[in-house]
Amino acid sequence: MNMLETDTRTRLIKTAARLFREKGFHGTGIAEILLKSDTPKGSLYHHFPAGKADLAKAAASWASEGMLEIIDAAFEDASDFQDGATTLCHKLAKFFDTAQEWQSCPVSSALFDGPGNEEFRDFADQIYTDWTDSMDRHASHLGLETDDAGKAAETLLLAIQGGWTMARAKRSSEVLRRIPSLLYG
Amino acid sequence: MNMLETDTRTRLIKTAARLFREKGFHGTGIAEILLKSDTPKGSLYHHFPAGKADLAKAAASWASEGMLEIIDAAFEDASDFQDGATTLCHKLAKFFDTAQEWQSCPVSSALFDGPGNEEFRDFADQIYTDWTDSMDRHASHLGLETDDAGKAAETLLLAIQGGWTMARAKRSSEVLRRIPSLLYG
Amino acid sequence: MNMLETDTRTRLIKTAARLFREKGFHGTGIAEILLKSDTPKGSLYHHFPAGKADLAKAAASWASEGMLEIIDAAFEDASDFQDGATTLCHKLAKFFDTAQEWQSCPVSSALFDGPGNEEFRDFADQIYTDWTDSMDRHASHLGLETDDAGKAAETLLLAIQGGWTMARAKRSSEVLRRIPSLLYG
Amino acid sequence: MNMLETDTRTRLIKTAARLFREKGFHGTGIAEILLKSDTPKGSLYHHFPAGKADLAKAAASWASEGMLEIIDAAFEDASDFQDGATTLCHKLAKFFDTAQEWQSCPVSSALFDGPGNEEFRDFADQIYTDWTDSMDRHASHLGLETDDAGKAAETLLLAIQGGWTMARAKRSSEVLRRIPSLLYG
DNA sequence: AATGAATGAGCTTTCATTCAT
DNA sequence: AATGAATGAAAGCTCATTCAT
Repeated sequence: MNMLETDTRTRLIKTAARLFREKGFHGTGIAEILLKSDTPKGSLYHHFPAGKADLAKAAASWASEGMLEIIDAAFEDASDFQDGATTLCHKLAKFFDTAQEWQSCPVSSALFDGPGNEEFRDFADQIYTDWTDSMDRHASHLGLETDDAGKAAETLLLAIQGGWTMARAKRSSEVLRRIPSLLYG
Repeated sequence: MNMLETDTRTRLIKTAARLFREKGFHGTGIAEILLKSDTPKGSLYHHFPAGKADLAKAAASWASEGMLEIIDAAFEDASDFQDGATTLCHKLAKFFDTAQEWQSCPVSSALFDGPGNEEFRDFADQIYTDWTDSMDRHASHLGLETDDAGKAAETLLLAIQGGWTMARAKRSSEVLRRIPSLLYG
Repeated sequence: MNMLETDTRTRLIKTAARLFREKGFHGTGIAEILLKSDTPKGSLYHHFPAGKADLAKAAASWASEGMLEIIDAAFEDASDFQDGATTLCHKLAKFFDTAQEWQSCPVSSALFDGPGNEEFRDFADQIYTDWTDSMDRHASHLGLETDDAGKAAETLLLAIQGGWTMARAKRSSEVLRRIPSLLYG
Repeated sequence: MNMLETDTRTRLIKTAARLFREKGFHGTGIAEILLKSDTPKGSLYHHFPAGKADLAKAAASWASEGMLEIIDAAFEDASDFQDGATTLCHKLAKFFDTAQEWQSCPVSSALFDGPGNEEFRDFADQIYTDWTDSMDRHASHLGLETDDAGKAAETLLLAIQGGWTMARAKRSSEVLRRIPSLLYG
């Protein structure tokens, strides 16, 4: 894999991830992805032979890696789970405030396309499980019992997902920042 | 307003609401709405001059009225807020299990269109505020202090929204049923 | 024919004539004519059973009567044909400068629809003949010989038609005002 | 630029120019242009990204080049301006008599769209200026003084434009043939 | 006479993808 | 590996007209 290919591929993924977050899978056209990533029309199918579906999964995977890094960074120096969760929510809020970034869940926006697409749902499910597992591990490391750790992780992800939805409607990251006080206050 | 008009209009709204919930605003084509509601092509623009956007708002409004009724029904005979919230989550889970019904938030699926559509966001925001206000009122009636009532309502809605997203990925209503134990357990 | 009917009919004709002048027969939709004349949707076919085609012919006829009056007024007090022609061109230029009025030939804009519509062409031809005949009569009254009168009338109409086309492109009535100096200077 | 591209593009332009001349911009549907040029539906927007408007401008430009050639051919061997003008009018009349060719001004029929489209008007204005300049140059070469040359060119174009309009109504090229005798007789 | 709901053919344009080079 | 031309199905919407009241 040479450097140029990597660049093109990465540019496509990042651009697609951003646009899916903004307008969803069906709301984003391939033409716009190509335009905004400055990629020639015929190149996409070299890197993603199955086309838009492949690209959506790659974009969700790439975004998921970023999310896992953010989770790790948030909990790394945390004194306890609630402290780490608070940091995480504020980090996500900050991303939300950055223009056109993280304004909705990068996974569901790329993968929730039709009711019948089981492959997409499974892919998203696996990613959400990865996120929950990561937060679960951090919870354990920070001293929670196994059962409590699982519950804490699931509750936090639930709130973050709800927060993305509500923040989108209000066009404000406030609700994301309020999550810790709602859950732990 | 004669009976026929109501029928056509209502048929369009209900069909659109269902399809938007299943596949989102952009994932749902007008042709499919017309086909599944057995409405001729030209009729839509008589009842909804601004087309798909008008229809989406009407669908979200109609769904919102249904949600408000479900909320009222859940809290009506509740002994306390947590009891009502538990009933509400189970009702929503049951709707989820019903084929093709309530498989995602009927408001966000219809109204989260593109990033620039402020009108849609405001419309959704107002509906979410109505839901929160309703749950807030029930919380107050059931004995919570003003501040606690507001927080309880906001937390519940956040979890429900997150629950819809997660349930969609897992194609299972389990997460909705688990909300009470996560929040109050 | 009661007063209301006359009003509706006249309103439709005047509005249609204006819109056809601006955007042509095919460029003007019935919906817009009804909207801008504040006429209910179902009324048009009472007054013009054959619909848009009937309305276009009525609009052209009505405009033609106006044109014949303008021609008469221009030549009434003229000292000779060139004097009358000069007045006519300036009158038409003034109409052009009036917002949204006479910015193209009201006959051709309403009646030149497709290549196959012989009825429209004949109708327009008759109107143009009426205009030429009128100018021909004025030329004779003002002292021109029969042959010269006919030529003068035809030349003037040719220049006015060309002037409407050129004035439209330039969005300026200047070319209409320049006709007398071009033809007689 | 390969041969096929040129062919498709050129075929579209020529077909569009012909149809616009016959039925105007709004009277001509894209479907008909594609059908009569034997072009698949999706190809048009590859060559003309802005669609019908782009195609109309290309058609007007192409027709203008043809008109400039006709003008040059008419004046090339002319003994004086009136001689060249006479040849030109007869050439245009002959085109008119050819089935479905030059039956109206190819520029105004393609570009006189709606009242608000300033871009189209400017485009047409520029083309008409090119024509006038060309005839002006020929007039100068054939011995007319600067002022007279400009007037002669403008008058001739005015008459030709009027002639196209009148010939269309009468479905006869006679009026075009009569222009020289009207202007110079 | 007057109304507005109903109608489906038609409009221009965008879609994701394939293919020849 | 990379390109952009080609493709036709489908998109959302407007059209002129008819009809029942």
